[in-house]
Amino acid sequence: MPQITLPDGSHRQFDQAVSIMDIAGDIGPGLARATLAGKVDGQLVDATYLIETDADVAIVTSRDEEALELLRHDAAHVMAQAVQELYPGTQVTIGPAIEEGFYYDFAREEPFTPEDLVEIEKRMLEIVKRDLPIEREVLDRETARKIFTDLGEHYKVEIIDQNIPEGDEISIYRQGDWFDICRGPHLPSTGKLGNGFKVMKVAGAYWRGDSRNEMLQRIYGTAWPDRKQLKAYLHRIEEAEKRDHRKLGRQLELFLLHEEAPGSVFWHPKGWTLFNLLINYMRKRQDEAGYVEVNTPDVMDRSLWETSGHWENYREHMFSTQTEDERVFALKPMNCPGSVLMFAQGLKSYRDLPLRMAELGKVHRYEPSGALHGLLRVRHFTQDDAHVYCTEEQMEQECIDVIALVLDIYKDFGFEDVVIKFSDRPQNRIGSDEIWDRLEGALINALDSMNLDYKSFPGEGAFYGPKLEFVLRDAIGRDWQCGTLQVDMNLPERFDISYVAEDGNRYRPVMLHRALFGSLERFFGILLEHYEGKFPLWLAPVQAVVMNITDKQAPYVEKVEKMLKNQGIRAQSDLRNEKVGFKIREHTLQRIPYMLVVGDREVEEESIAVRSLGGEDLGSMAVGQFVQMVRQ
RNA sequence: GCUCAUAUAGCUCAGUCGGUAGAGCACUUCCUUGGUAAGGAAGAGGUCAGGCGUUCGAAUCGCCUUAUGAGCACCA
Repeated sequence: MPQITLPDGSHRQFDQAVSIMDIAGDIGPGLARATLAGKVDGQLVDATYLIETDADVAIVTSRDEEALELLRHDAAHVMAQAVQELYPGTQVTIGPAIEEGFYYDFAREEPFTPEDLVEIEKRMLEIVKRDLPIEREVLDRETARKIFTDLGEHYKVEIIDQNIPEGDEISIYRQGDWFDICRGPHLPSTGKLGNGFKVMKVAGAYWRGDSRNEMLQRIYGTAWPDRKQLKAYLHRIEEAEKRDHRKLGRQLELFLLHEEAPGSVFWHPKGWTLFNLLINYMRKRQDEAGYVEVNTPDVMDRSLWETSGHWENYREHMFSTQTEDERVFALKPMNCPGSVLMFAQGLKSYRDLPLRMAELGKVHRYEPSGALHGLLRVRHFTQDDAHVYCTEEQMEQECIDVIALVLDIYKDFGFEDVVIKFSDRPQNRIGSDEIWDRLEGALINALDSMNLDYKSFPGEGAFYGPKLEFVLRDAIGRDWQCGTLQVDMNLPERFDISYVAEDGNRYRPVMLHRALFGSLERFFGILLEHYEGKFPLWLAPVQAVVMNITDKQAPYVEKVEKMLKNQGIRAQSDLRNEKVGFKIREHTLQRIPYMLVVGDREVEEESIAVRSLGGEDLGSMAVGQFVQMVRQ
């Protein structure tokens, strides 16, 4: 005789086992119609789920967060059914709900074409219209194996054999003639999916996410509770694409990407101005934080990379070069070995520690061609790198300082919530487990003492040490690692560096690798999308454009431009034979923060008429007054 | 690197059935001297990514290479 407790604390007594749907019906027929699933003691279940003992129950309707995930999972099933109806012989594999949608991976010889996707979507709508009840069935392992073997669904058989632990029940969900192995839960019927979905694109994906396996065809879709929300989502994507840094980079004449140098950046004057502003900013912050700056060679002998372990562990990503005399050099993929050589020169005392050595080094990595992506993934990039040499006792505090610094710096650019990832020892690594224990502990302790949340990524650390990564998100929701902090006792050992302690003995220092922007190229790209090209005044490559109305004012405009430049303002003049409206439009599209218009009146009054990028008329003012305003 | 797609003027893009290349913007020149998001006219601009093939004939069809895009794998 189950007693049901609802979320508002009220109780309902039933004299026999009841389903979620029964309970909803008991509360009201409207609710019953809206019921999609339920939650029993916090566990998401089907609407038909039978409750036999006392439980806390919540009815899930389309208003609940959880419903969206069910909806998307259903959409994946409906899509798989559509595909198998349209293209017999296609095998199904897995099809989960994901952020903003769903996908399903199929095994089929022939590739799906864009036209196929249209057909699939049509068939899905038809299946929704059929409003097939979605029913759960439990099978024993042998029956399940036989059914899927007979159907020729070899991937499903593999899932039964390898993914479902012996003893677990195997459930299938049936909608009409079609069914799939699935843990569930699902919506009551295909009709509940509605029409707020869209088949988006097809792409390859490896079976089990392993590049050694065969490639399947993954069809992505998006699904929402209704048509309106679908449209809103599609609109959001369109808007995000307008912010694409590759597009803005061309429009705003910031940089050039060229076929002759894949994965490499040509910086136009405006882009390079901004790039250098970022460097200036970083130099100032580092100087205040007690860093010194050095510079190391780009090309170094192979033996150095053998000592560091890169030759063995990182070779496939390295550009190497052979000279006439057959000596092999490598372009540095990282700055650390060069830094260690500098530390190793001369005797270091404990008094020198912590030694924070920064370097704006350009590193070269042969990235897989398919990974290249605008400024966000390139083969040659500038790191705001630093290596902190310290004692083991100092290590944790240094980590804390770095984390505090990086988060503070991101705030200056408006990045308030930053995801921190923690990656520990990878398979391919150097150094003993005992050392790795201490290094991983230091990072975790630093985070804990700062009360910072982080996500763990087991086995994803660098080959020489565990790392923290600071992740920012781009315009269309892709995450990009920017800053990083790695602790390392291995390179110091490989290069046998030491310092002299108070007791006169030599000890090995710990080394921290850290980058705050990470890659300046990537950070640039993310900023470009983040600000949609409307950089804050202090970063804008051109801060003000002075423009004349007729040729008569040209000499005065040039004078104003000169005055502004003398005051350290990045100003340009536009003396072209165009109407002022045309010039305003053009410089607005170029995201110039201030447009300064000069006509006869301004020449007369020795002033400028100031217009902001937002279209606001700030009135006429003297040049000095404008400079004052800009400086605030 | 893998799968699929794409590559035409500086940019954004048309180009039908295989018959020898087009628009808008930008650019140059001229006219216009106009007060806050596009004034007008004329002109120039192309090895249709590169290569090989099919064909009387290829931007168009096929194959290869390169680059780019989406995703996967890899990674700052």
